[in-house]
Amino acid sequence: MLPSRLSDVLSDVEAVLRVFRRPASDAWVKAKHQLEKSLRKLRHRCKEAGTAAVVVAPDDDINEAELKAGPDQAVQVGEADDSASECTSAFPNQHLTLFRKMNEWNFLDDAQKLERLQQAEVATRRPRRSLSQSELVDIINMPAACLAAPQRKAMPMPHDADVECSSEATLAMESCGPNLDLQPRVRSLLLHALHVWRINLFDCHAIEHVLDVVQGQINKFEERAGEIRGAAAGKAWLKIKQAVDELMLRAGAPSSSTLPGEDFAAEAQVQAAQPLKPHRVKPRLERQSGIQNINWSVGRRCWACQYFSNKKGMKCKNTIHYFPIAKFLEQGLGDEAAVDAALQEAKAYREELVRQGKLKPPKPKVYPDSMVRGVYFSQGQQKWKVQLYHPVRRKVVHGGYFCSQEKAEARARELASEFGVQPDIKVLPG
DNA sequence: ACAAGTACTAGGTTCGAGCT
DNA sequence: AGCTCGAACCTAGTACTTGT
Repeated sequence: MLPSRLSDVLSDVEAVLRVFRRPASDAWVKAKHQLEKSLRKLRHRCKEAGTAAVVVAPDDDINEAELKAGPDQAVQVGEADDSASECTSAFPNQHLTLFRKMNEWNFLDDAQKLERLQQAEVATRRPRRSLSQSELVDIINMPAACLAAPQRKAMPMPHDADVECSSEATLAMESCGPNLDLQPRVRSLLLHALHVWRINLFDCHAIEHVLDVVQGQINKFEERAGEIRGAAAGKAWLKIKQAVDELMLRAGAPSSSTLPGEDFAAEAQVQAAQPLKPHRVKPRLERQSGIQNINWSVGRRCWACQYFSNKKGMKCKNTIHYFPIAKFLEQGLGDEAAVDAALQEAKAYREELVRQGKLKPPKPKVYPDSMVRGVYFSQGQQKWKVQLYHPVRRKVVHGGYFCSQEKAEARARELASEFGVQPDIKVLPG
């Protein structure tokens, strides 16, 4: 879709292959052959895409569009192509579809872009069970196609400096254009759609092309500028990275299982044979308040403060109060700002409950705590204890005692990896 | 009709107690 | 010391009710 840039890249690759003389090992030879194969496929795909594309733009327009959509996307799609095509024969045209979406997006005006985004947002808010895999693939392709690559955080600019948007500009791409709110919404939409994908347990191979592209953007940023959390909108990018990594892990998992581990396949078979409900690996939410009793409600797009009145002799009563972000969005706040504002409301409500004695204040920690799931400090033993819930066996597995917190955390991560769950961080009581 | 609120449930997480 | 168990708590999903 980007002929001038693509031809540059292709000739670079060819030049590298030509000067490739003495392979150091079999691995090098293999890598070379794979690269040549990728190149052939890429050329072929470009021809195919060129004839299939609905919109053909003059070079100038393409260059401008390329700048808007993120300069590296087309290349990354190409890079992703080969690896994906090996294992995703069931989804042969996914890259082509993404190309088309990118192309379409680049020639929309702001109003049309906004309209498309809104349509996709509405679609992802439907009850998740009513969304089919193919519908969600279509939705995910959209933000993936228009997602601008991560940029470095804005730095204070000298007053007399000419403010200009360049590829290495210190300003985030989205803040240059007139549509200030577009990229945050794109990121939010992508994140939400990936979350729905994950909880619906859809086949990750169907979106592997998108995962490749997004991961490529993140990796490129991290190689160039350090951790993604340091990028503009770093929080959002970090969440996207975590979501992509998890889905990639699933896509790479053997057979149809989502959980790696040496004995998992056998256990999964046993599980499948049992009349159990399909197991849901409880994922970390796309947002976390960090405060007990306050959690994010994905479907409702709001914070929920939920508490239990558990008096003796009385039936346990669960009360939930919601703090939707919708009203803050109506006030003109951006997505993230609206989420923060709603969270402040929820916090205030929780404090009121504490005053009324309905909720206890957050427990102060009197002993050391680890941020890694499954790592606890055993007061009795005065050691770090590792125990993690096994999602297949459905019971807690003991991982041993350790004198050092680091060793315990390493063991917890190892166990988590064996179980196929993310060794992600605990929620800090606020 | 739709959104927001309530009630309830299943099951995951944490952590202390107690057994071997 | 290592391990298992179980209580308490928490999270997330869903069905139903109520309000606009």
